[in-house]
Amino acid sequence: MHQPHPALRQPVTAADRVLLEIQRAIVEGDIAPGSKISEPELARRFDLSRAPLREALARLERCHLIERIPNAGARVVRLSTNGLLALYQLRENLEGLACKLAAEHMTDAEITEVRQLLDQHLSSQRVREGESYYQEAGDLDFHYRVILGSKNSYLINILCDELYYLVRMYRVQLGMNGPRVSRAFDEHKAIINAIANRDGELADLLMRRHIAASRRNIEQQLEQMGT
Amino acid sequence: MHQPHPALRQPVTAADRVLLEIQRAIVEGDIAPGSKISEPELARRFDLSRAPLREALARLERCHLIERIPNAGARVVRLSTNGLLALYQLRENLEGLACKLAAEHMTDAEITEVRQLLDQHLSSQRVREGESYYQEAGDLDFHYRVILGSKNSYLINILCDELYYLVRMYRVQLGMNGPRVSRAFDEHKAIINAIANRDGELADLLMRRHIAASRRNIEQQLEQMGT
DNA sequence: ACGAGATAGATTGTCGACAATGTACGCCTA
DNA sequence: TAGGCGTACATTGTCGACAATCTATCTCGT
Repeated sequence: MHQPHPALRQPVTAADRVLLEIQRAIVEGDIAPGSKISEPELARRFDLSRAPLREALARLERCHLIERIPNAGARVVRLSTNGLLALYQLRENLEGLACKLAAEHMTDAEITEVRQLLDQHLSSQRVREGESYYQEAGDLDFHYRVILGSKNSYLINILCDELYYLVRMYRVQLGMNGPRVSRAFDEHKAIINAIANRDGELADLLMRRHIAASRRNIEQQLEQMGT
Repeated sequence: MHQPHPALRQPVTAADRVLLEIQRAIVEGDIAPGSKISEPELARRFDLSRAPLREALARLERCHLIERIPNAGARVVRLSTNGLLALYQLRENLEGLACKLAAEHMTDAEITEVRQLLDQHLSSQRVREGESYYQEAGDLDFHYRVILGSKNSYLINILCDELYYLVRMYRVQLGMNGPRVSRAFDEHKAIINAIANRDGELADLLMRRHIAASRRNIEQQLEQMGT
């Protein structure tokens, strides 16, 4: 098997473990958006001291899941249309670049692996129609692979470590719905084809459109929720 | 006056202060690239406990100035041709995007301010020809303004807080040299003109070329040093 | 009654010491 | 002599307590 991405090595320290737990809790909405983070409370809840907890909070700030103000504490980030727009503007650009670089740097073996992954997703999708959670994970896996294929460590770090938890947060909390799911597969297929053909320009374009479509999808959900 | 950028608020905490000192020391090469970071030693040197120091180290890792391995310590990043290439690939793209967004979002007042800044740079450049340090600062100031003009907080954060210390490190340690300096002014002028005309596409293109030229310049220096 | 200032409580920032882990040296064996 | 093993040392991770700062409430004056 492969590891989702380099930074997600298995947690060796207490700070690592609590980070993963809080990340999950925020992304899935267990800790409400906008709510205040209390260090003493969390320390009790996870049964550790404030030192590793603060380490975890520093990393949570790094991936934009919380916002800290010196001497005043931290709050869980709040989802907003503007935030979504800013995030996806960046994502379109960065993942477009990742595609372009992947077309240059991915090995044939890596491309084959991604294709097998897509086939696997397709079959599992047919089995459980509509179960969007697995689709969610599968989609992210595809994007991860392409990003890693860029072989640009800074780009990988920004997308996988700093931006993707937020992306997941929007997707999980607003709920990805059905009709878009089947299209996504075709779009993934087209992207990996372009990469396989070493057509970076096309791969870039297709990825931008793919993400733009995803953004419109989430935007709708957000508006629907607002009304 | 204005503040260089939002994240560079005045340091309120001990961790903030020591962060700035170590950042400067690494960027300017006072702490040698590749050297090991010893927490106890730095704690003594800056006369504080390890708690705020570790906070600072976490932020240094965030801006890629050091690399940490759990239970094994941190090392100062090493400059390399590959690293430079990866960094500037990203920078071209991101600052290009920043220009495009700045063309949409900058107010006329902000554009006027940047133009005044450029005139100021031009006159001060004529006075002290060849003093690359001030040019260095001036160039960064121009880029900061444009990046802030994008009004995209994620983009601003990535460029100003996470990537620019590394950019400065390459520029300072490899030394920006003369002939390029005068051209940079013209290129800056062209970029702000495109932004003023609300021509995002052109501004994007010009910025990419501007940064590509800067990259080639530094690349030369690196090769020259390697031989 | 309303706003400014003071005070009490809680929270964050910092400290020094201990525990867990990694590193390096010397020793023993083949 | 070369290589693996074990021990001693140094470094990092974690803990509980103290100091500095902020927030909310209460009081007082106009």
